[in-house]
Amino acid sequence: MATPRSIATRTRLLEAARDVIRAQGYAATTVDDICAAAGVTKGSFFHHFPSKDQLGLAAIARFNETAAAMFGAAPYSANPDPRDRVFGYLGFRASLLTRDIVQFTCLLGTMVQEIHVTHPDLRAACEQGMSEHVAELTRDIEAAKRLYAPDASWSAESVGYFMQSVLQGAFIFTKAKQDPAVAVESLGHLRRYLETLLGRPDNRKETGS
Amino acid sequence: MATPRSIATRTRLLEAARDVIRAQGYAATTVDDICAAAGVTKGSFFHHFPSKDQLGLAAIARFNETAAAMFGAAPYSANPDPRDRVFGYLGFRASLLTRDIVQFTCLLGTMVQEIHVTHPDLRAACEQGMSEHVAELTRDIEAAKRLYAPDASWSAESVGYFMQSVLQGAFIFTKAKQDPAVAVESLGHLRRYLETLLGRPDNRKETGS
DNA sequence: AAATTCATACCAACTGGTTGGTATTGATCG
DNA sequence: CGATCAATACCAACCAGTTGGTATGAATTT
Repeated sequence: MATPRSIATRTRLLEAARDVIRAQGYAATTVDDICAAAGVTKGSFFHHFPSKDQLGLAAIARFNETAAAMFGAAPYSANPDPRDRVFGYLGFRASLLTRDIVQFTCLLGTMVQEIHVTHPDLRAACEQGMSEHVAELTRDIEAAKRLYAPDASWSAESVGYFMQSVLQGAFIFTKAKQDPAVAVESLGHLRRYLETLLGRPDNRKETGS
Repeated sequence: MATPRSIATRTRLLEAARDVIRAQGYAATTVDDICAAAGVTKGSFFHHFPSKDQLGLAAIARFNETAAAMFGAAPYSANPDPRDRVFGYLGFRASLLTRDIVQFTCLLGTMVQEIHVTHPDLRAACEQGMSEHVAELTRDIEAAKRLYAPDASWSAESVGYFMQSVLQGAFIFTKAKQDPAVAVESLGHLRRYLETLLGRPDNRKETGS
């Protein structure tokens, strides 16, 4: 079941799915598209996955894993101060924006818009993946809050979702304008807001504006 | 060419397109789907629109018009103070979140994700519509800035895009979680950030947190 | 170690059903 | 009547998924 060639083919299919779906969306992506991008025949596709939807599910799972590994391995996440990690996360995401548009975009955010009504299982997988990423982020926000804004009324989790909303919205505008400039500025505003919540990491405090 | 019945059919097709596409996405929506939702036959469809893409274009245009009319008619926009209009806009958008999910969602934001690579003309229409809405908003932000934060370094336009990014991202999470709760909280954070930029409308100033 | 077995991995061709779009005929209205 | 509008029937292209069969390679037997 697990020859090296076999898992390589499977991986190629999952990566092709990730890229093609991020560019075209889920419904517009045909199985043949994915096969062509992966350099694999259709028969082979259905040997590895029982259906297009099951491949979608697997692609979501894989995307979550590689994303988690990527953020976990990023230099910022080794920072001892949780607030530094939160702002480091922002900086890291900003640095990704220099890549090709399709490369830094979120597969789950792209998919969930078109499948949330029609594909309940895919929707649930997207929700779970996104919420898990927010939860990861929330841990740092919570720790930073305890240190730098223990009495604030906002919840760490709502801030985590707010950060992700800004990012997802920024992706939409990047696609619409074919230019990440707006996303960069939005991340700047987000950083400024987080500074009003947690204070500035570089030991100087300022008022909001 | 413009009998009352004819324009009624056309309108029904455009509204059906708006609703079905917001629920299923553009690619997954078939011409038959739209015809069924509009209670119109396929022959009639292609009498009114030469192609599915042309209908998409017309649906985008109509969505922009009705949205502009809706916001223009909302009570907040009659407010004399531009800052009140900005916060009034936020309140109005928050009030919309009590509707059915598909009803308050943005057609352009939904479409642009899946068509930005494959349909340049639709993408351009989405970009133009979204940017026009931001421009409308930016006028109020700019006026408010001149009154309440004349020396601030941020640009009104970047704040306008930031606000829309938060909204678009909030829509994504609402669809993923099938619950607007996260969107409501994100609008709360957005309001708090705008208060740090423009000051509070209700004549009391506070620091950020 | 050669031959046989067997399960996995892969492939090209095909199928039933769907899709965007068309051609033609019938209804409606000024 | 003449022109616009709508309905039915239809088509070629395309889609997800199937079929029947071929490599491959590792174990098992002889």
